[in-house]
Amino acid sequence: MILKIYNTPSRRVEEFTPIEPGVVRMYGCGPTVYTYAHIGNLRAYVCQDILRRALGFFGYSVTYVMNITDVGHLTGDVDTGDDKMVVSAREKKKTVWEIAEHYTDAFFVDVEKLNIARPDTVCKATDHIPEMIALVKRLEDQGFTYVAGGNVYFDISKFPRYGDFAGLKLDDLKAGARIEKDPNKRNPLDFVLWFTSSKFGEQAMMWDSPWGRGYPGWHLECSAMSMKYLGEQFDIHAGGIDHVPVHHTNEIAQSEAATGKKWVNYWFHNEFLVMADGKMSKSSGTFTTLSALEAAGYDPLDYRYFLLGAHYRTQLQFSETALAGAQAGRRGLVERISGILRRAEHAQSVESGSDAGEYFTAFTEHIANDLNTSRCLADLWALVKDEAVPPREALGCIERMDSILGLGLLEQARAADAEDRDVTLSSEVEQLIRERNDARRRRDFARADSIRDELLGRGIQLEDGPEGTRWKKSS
RNA sequence: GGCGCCGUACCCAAGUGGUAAGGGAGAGGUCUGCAAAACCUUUAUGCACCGGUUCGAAUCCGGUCGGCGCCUCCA
Repeated sequence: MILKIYNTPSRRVEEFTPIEPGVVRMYGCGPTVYTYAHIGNLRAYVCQDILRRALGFFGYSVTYVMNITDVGHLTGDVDTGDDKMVVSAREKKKTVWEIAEHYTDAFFVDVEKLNIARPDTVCKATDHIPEMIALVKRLEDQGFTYVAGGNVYFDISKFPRYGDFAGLKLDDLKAGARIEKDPNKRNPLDFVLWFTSSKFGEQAMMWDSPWGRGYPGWHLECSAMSMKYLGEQFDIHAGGIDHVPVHHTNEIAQSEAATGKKWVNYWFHNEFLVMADGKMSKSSGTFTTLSALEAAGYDPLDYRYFLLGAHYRTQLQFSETALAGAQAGRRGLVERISGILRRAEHAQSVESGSDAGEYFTAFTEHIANDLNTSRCLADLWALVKDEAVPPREALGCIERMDSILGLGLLEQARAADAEDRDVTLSSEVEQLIRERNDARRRRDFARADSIRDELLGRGIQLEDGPEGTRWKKSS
């Protein structure tokens, strides 16, 4: 089966074919580390993770590179805004470098909690200034740049394909409609490759360059670093949908102008997570973090499950009730898998019944169809609900499905069992359960209920079933 | 002003021509001393609205209304 993914420039779902057979080189736009990532940002990395896992599932050897934007850029809506990193550092009374490190670490804590497989290479913009300068030099040598007001600009008039990728109609764009025009630009869509004259006063991070002491334009890092680690042509470039008209358009212009070659074959863009009143925004300061979700009693994987319920190219409505629904759903799934685990232990050596094949085939078709994770989840549910499938076979199938979903299903299910077997707690709880069941036999329900209540107060929940009483930690 | 996306049950959401996946919540039931858990059943003759094409439309076309995103750093 061939994996098909939506490719932004063609606006179609296309069969995926890598440049080099069996090998995929993929780059993802990472976070800007001046504050914590919010759950909307995190959606992008979960989507990229699903893509990466799906590629692995289809047998490709994947090299995945992600950048960390640790050079400061504009804070906000107006040209007079300060540098984000500088403002953050001032507020926290730390250096910009400390700020970057702190939020980078925080980002990867979230990444880990969400079961996002860590990229093969994580590269920081500030570690690649020489590569960026070299790229600007290369563009300058070929006449794609001009210097004005101390800054080096990319001249889009020298790159006729500019905007094709995003379907931009250059004449219709109202550049400057929302921000003040930069009087140095020949064309409003020209963009800065290298700043020496900062629009804002204090700029903490500066480097020497052939054009003077300054710092790189934002788009530069992705071109320079992706080409360093993946070559001048590679397979997939991923990022948020907001990047299409500006960031990725500019990256393509400067990369393809420099090399004279097609840069990237497939562009993968995820839609936004939106709140009732619109998207979350880092710069507006009103956003929800993964930690906040945890503080509210959610497992980060509840959020991952929530994301998987929707297609990556549709806006997803976030709300507390929707997340609570995902939490209940994920727990139910883990619960059922625990049950399958128990049945597998007690199963006869010869297993018969229906097989998991049809579910697995459906799952494979759905993931191959532009990563339809919502359908995949439905296939998984159908499998775990079908008791005719021999438990061991079901478990094998669940494991393979979860290699893409990344919900840690088997681990969670086993952990739930392990909790049941927590020895220090266990002997005491088992004793109380025996007492309670004795009381129930004597029809001393007051005593039985008081034991149940006492255990519940200690976070132990009893479940009376046909095979006796089980217990688990309540959550 | 331009570009793009979307509007499916109480909530999240899949489905892009053949008669509405899945999860959550709710309801009823089985079980239970009672609960809880589990399990079973159930919940849109209809997919914002109005026209049109078609044997057939949530799906295609036109229009209306509503929401969101982008054009500014942004996932």
